[in-house]
Amino acid sequence: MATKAGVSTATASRALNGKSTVDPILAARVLSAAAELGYQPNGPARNLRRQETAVLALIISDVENPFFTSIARGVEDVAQAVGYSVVLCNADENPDKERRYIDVAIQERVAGVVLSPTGTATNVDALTTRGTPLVAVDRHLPDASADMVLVDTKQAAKEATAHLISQGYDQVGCITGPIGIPTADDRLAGYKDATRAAKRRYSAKFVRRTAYRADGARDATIDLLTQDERPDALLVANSTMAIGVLEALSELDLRLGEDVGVVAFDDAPWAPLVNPPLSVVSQPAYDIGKVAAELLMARIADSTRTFTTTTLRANLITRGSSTRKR
Amino acid sequence: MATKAGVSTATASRALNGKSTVDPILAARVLSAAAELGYQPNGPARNLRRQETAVLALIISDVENPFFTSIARGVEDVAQAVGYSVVLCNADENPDKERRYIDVAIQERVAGVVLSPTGTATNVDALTTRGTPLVAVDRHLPDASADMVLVDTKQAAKEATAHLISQGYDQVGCITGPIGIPTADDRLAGYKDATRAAKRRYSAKFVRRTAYRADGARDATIDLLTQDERPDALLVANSTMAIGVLEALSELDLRLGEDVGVVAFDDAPWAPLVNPPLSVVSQPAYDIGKVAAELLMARIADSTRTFTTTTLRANLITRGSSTRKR
DNA sequence: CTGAAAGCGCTAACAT
DNA sequence: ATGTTAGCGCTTTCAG
Repeated sequence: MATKAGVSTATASRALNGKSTVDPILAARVLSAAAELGYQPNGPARNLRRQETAVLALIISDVENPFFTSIARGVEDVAQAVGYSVVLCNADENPDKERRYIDVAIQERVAGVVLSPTGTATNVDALTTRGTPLVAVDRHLPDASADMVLVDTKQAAKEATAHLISQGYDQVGCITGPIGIPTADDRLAGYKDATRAAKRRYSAKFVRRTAYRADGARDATIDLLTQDERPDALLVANSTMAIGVLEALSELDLRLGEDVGVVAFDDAPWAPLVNPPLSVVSQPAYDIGKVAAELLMARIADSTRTFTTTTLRANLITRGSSTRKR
Repeated sequence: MATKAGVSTATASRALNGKSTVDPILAARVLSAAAELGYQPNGPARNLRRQETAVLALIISDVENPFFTSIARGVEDVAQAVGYSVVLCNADENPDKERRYIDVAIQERVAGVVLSPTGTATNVDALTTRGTPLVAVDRHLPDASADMVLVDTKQAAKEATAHLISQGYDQVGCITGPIGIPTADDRLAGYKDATRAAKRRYSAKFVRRTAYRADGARDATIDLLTQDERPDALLVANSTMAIGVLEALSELDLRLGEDVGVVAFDDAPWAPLVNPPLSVVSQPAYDIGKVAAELLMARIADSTRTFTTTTLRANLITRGSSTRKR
């Protein structure tokens, strides 16, 4: 291609990269030759030479969860704006896959990674020892040598629970994720706080922990609601689980809102459509992604920044599922 | 690292890649040295040298649509099984972004790409001229020098429409995607076929075309149902649109199933939860991804294969939203 | 402003 | 079986 334009590879490279130190005439010749040949730079070669890439890895714990895909959009929008590409990797709530994708990210020498950790088993040492810029989202990292973007999910759980109690439900229960996943633990803690603050009885009988999946939540709900002493309201830790909870209610012939009040985390697009509409704790997913990407870009530019933790607020949206008609 | 193990880089390389021609003792020494130093191979260098990568690009037109994320899982599962990584790129129904990601895929010299084209503007010449293995999913490519995995969506639309008619709805309408997107066109065509086959009147008055988004579908539905002559049933082209349609129905105080029968494409997880449950055309999304990845792997192994088109069947699932109670 | 040449980290001939 | 060496395609000194 350089030969076609009659210049050296060095000049061609400079022209292609828009360096100002090139004769405009030569530059034009290079550009047209490149276009004509459908030239596409060899990324691996460039990255090898430059020792850096303009791609970000975004490793999320579940592609099928709208909460995480909204984060993805936030990350993408800011990355695109500054000329970075982002590749999504789906860890699928599976520490092994997560591990593998972290390795891939390192091996491909990505410029930085945004990670929503699958849980306690997450090990980011490989990233930190190499100094790969990292931002954790949604779930905090235990050892914490990274920027983090979180949501005040414990507080939100507390408010949601208090709301249910104030609506006249006598015994609120809680369906949350596995032990060790910070969001699952925090939401339970908030639930517990609110229960005690309202002088209601807290008992493990009213909580169920299961994988962040619809089927698990369905079984847990059936189990919870078929015991002798059963709750008449439920705090549900995410929208995937909410699907299972609603299925269970329908199977048990229990009326949503009336027989069992429900508030679920995450304002899924379908939440207003069920009958009655589902009350939710809306998390600022897009903003989480946006802030995370900004933090990452800042750290790529300056690796000596101190680590920050940004905590965003969630927002309780009350709809029909958490009110009893009188 | 090679020096630490006291061997040449060549031997180290061989050991790391599990070549059999290495003294087991040396190999062990290399491996332990690598582990100790936290050695991670340099991907760009390896890829440059090998002139190939073990990563697949999956460019989908909308990460927030469960249909596409299911495809993603299908692709991932088979890729992982044979040691490939897959990076997801979100074209966001935007031809420019799609274009950019195709360029990225080429520049990074990925082993192959699975693409769900955003529409007619899609140009895969860059891929085909370079001989990058490509499989198109969901929407066929006009010029067709690629394997394709499609769904017989026209036939499915026809069956769904016929079902609505057989349930006693007098005038079925159709909400579909933009002109030029094959799935949108095909679903309309199937609707038209069924309407005519049943000797019902077909009129453009009963169809609305809009972006594959909830808000567009909502507006279109309100528009459609507030005109003088209004349909009493709707075929909806995907689940994102279905959300908008259900919103509109609720705003207009029209009862789902009773006042307006609805069948929508894609069996979203929430479809059974609305009241009455939503009848859907279930597409085998996971299998689409699975077959696409298999095809891609086959083509990577043998680039001389002839191009094939696989058409999978969709499945009508009737629930309450398409039946009138008597 | 341009060209020649070195070298990024790795793997595959080739030689031993 | 192991080491030596060349070279993948690019960018970037360093000379001119």
